[in-house]
Amino acid sequence: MGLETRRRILDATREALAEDGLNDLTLKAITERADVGAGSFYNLFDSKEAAILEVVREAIEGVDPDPAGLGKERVEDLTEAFISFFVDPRTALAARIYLQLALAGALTDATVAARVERHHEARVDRFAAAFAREHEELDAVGARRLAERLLAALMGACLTWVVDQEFPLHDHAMELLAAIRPDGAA
Amino acid sequence: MGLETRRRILDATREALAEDGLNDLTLKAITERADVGAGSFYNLFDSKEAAILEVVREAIEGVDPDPAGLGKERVEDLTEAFISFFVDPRTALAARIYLQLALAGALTDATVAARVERHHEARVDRFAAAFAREHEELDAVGARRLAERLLAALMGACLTWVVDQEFPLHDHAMELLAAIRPDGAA
DNA sequence: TACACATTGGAACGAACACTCAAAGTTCAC
DNA sequence: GTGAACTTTGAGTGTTCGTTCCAATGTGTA
Repeated sequence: MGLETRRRILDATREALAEDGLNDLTLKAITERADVGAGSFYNLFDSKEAAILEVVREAIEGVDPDPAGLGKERVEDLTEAFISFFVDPRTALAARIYLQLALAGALTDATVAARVERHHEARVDRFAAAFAREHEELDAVGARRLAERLLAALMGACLTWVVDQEFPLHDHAMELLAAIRPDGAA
Repeated sequence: MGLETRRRILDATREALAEDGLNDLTLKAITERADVGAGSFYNLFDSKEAAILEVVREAIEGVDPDPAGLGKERVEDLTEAFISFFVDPRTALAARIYLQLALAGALTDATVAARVERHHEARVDRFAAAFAREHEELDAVGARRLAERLLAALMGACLTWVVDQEFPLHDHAMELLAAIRPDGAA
């Protein structure tokens, strides 16, 4: 039952991560929660870190607001989706872990770093395409610049919210979007 | 010579922190660099963590772009100063460590958390005052909202830059500022 | 010089923890 | 039913590292 065990371990890792945080997470906490021995763990994962990265990977993977509806999404929808990656309990953890890893410079794992990079690029593309659709006067370069700027700013708003949950994230995000749009202040 | 030793240890901690990062920092790295024994270290500090927090405290303390010129600074100057907190080699480390601690939820140390909070509040006040000065139509509440929005967005831009140093931080920051100003898109 | 006291270095300690391995259990094709 | 392949177990291993202890050394005082 390798697959089921693997699933149990990943779920346990996610839960233990939420409970203990990245730094205090022990293998024991994972294996006890998953009800497996350490050996089983190492039969399925190369290391503790590998399991953590897999959890983050799954969470990032799972964030795709509308995989089928490409080409019809609005910037506003994408903005909502980005915010919810931080706010939604199902992914909030991964968002935080991802930020921690990135800040610690721990994204030395080439495959994960590449995946994160790829995701980020895809996100910028998607925002840029939506901007271009909504503002005919924008050329491709201009739309990309706007997308990058908005994403960076959104990231900051989310980070601010992570640290201080009284920060009115949604309002600020929407007004940020309004300010950054070419037609600017309404 | 407790004072001098203390100074050497704090400097060593800062340097070792820059070299090894928060997670891989060992006491050995600190004491060897400071050229003291472990006993001396524990004679002056309660724990490794205490020394780290003291380093962060000092760095945050040292960031005050223009303490004397209150009331004359422009939003643009403040924006530059904020960016340089992340970019300037003397403070970049503390910026990163602070973010890591905040994300890890490790700001449980009440005095450091309070200090960080206080600094943040002061920063918002200062940005808000500058906004109010430059835009007469803004009331106090509106100026504060703008200040909060700009700071959160700047934080994100800086974070993006920390992770990917090819990000044109300065340009984006300035255009963010332009976009967020009440008179909006020029 | 003599005595009290503070500071120092670094060996030793002990706890934490990721990871290994040999043996026991399980599955399943034939 | 048999055996080969796979899975699981958990005590054991080796290492790392923060912290403590204390003998030796330095400093101030009378």
